[in-house]
Amino acid sequence: MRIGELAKAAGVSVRSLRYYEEQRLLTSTRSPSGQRHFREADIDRVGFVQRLYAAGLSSRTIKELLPCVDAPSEATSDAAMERMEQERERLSAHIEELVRTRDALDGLMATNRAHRKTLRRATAA
Amino acid sequence: MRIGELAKAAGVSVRSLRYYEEQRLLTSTRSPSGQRHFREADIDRVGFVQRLYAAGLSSRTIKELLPCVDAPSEATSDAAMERMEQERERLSAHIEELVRTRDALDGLMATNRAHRKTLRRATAA
DNA sequence: CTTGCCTCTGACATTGATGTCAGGTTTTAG
DNA sequence: CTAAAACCTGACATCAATGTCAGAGGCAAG
Repeated sequence: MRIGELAKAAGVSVRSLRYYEEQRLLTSTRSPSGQRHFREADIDRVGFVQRLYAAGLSSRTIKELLPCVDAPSEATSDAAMERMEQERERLSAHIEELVRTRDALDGLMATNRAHRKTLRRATAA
Repeated sequence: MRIGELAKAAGVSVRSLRYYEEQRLLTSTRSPSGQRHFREADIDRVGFVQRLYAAGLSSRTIKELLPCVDAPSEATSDAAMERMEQERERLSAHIEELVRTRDALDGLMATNRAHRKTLRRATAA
């Protein structure tokens, strides 16, 4: 499949795909004229990459983890395993913080709702 | 308290504090010579701002919400309330996505661990 | 062949929070 | 009084993923 097709299938811009390739997060074969060709499996790969991006991982980190996705049949280096554990930790911490922030927001909303109710009552009176 | 003191207390750079003020997320009184003076309460405020930043809110959005923090006693505009609900939704969606990503990472780690075990057994044999 | 769409490379722009540097004033400590 | 440390403004730099534009070539259909 050509780049435009992959872009549409994965819901990503063509520009981003070229960038991913540049960052070695994605590979393609080239037609004689130089056009990129991708495999079906690349749709999922792009999705995974996007997800990791959304989780705040950098290209550099993602690149370190991708070998584990591509070749889980080979021995995964200790370094990569450690990296994954580490990112998992980071992720958990981040999630926890977001939850706390959401709670804070909830508290804020409750307070404001209460005040609004008070005001309404005062106005009605 | 002066800016350096607040920076240390809140665990933020002096540069950031000046930026927050510029973005109107923080206010200060000025000494005759022009130095900023902050209140104790600003430590918490900076913490809150930082938390919202970490949650992916922009300065612009944070600015919209801060009035609700400062003056919960006044009527909070419908717009601000809606804004909060909206950000809460965004936050929840983000959290969910992160959890799914973490699950994916867990799956990846399990797969790789399994393969490593297999390899170890093969090596031992 | 031509028209239109897709692709190529390469380069520059953007965004947002923050770092950093320069040159100058204020405050504090000795 | 003096030196060090903290502060001021203003400006430019940075990072990372993406957008965007320009100029050129590729490919399918009429």
